[in-house]
Amino acid sequence: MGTMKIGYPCINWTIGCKGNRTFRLRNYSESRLIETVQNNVDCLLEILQFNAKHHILFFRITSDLVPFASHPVCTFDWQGHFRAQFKQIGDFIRTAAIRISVHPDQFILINTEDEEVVNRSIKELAYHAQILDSMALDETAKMQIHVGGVYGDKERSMRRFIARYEQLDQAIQRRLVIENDDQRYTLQDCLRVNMETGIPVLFDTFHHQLNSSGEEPVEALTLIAPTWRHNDGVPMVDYSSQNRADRKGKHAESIDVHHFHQFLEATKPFDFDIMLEIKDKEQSALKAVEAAARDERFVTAS
DNA sequence: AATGGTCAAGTCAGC
DNA sequence: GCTGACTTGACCATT
Repeated sequence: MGTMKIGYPCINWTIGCKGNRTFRLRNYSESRLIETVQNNVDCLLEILQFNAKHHILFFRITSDLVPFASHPVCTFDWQGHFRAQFKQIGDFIRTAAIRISVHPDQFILINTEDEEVVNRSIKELAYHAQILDSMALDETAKMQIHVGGVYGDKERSMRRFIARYEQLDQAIQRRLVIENDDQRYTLQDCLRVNMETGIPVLFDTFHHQLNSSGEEPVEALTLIAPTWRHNDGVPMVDYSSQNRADRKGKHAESIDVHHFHQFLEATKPFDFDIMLEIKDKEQSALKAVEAAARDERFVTAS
């Protein structure tokens, strides 16, 4: 049996509940927050139980789990209040051997020249780390971000990323990984940041097609695999394909099983965990798990 | 009950 | 300088 796992991000359409409920800032109240977070953690556990049952062992937890957690309006001790619930979810994750990631939003930029944006971004990263810490997850649970903006000078902007990364709190640093994006920072750019910082590089196959430094998937895996140290776990890969009916860059509605098979064949012999960034979420994950059943690299291989 | 404008946060291209 | 795309659903005020 192998170690590879398949997953999907944040939302499950099959089961009834939604674990990413939020509300408007102007409606903020402590009771509203408690009510929403309670719903979200309850539902998160339900989703994880569904996933484990169906051998979907990789999952991205929504950034909306605790709405406004990093905003000044929120002074509530949500970590203390929900300690037992977070621990329970963490126990389940470990028992079921599920891999977890989070993906803070596009607003999270540590390489911007605006110090206020940097400060807000660091608070948001700290919040994501607190979620994973509250679940007592090990260092294989990662927070993925992009390198950030270019600001008219990519070289200087990369240097700014590196300098700011070095100063981050250890609680953030140990979980942070960078992902090639579809417009600005390519795989090679990310690898250069890795050389200077040691930060692992998460490979996004679809972004790589749109904003490429030219490598075939297996070459890309060859390059990123060593950036993941033993404690980081196997590399994470974001997988998607183009939505045929829609504009360039739009994620597919549903997995193209044939394309997925080819991808699996083309990436041997590397081990990594695959996040399916596909609109129909768990439906595609179920198909992918089935498609991987004959690949000995997977946990679920028969 | 149905509808549709709007939502914490940033960047960048195109006017 | 300003607007809209990015990407997306769902919140919630209004009807």
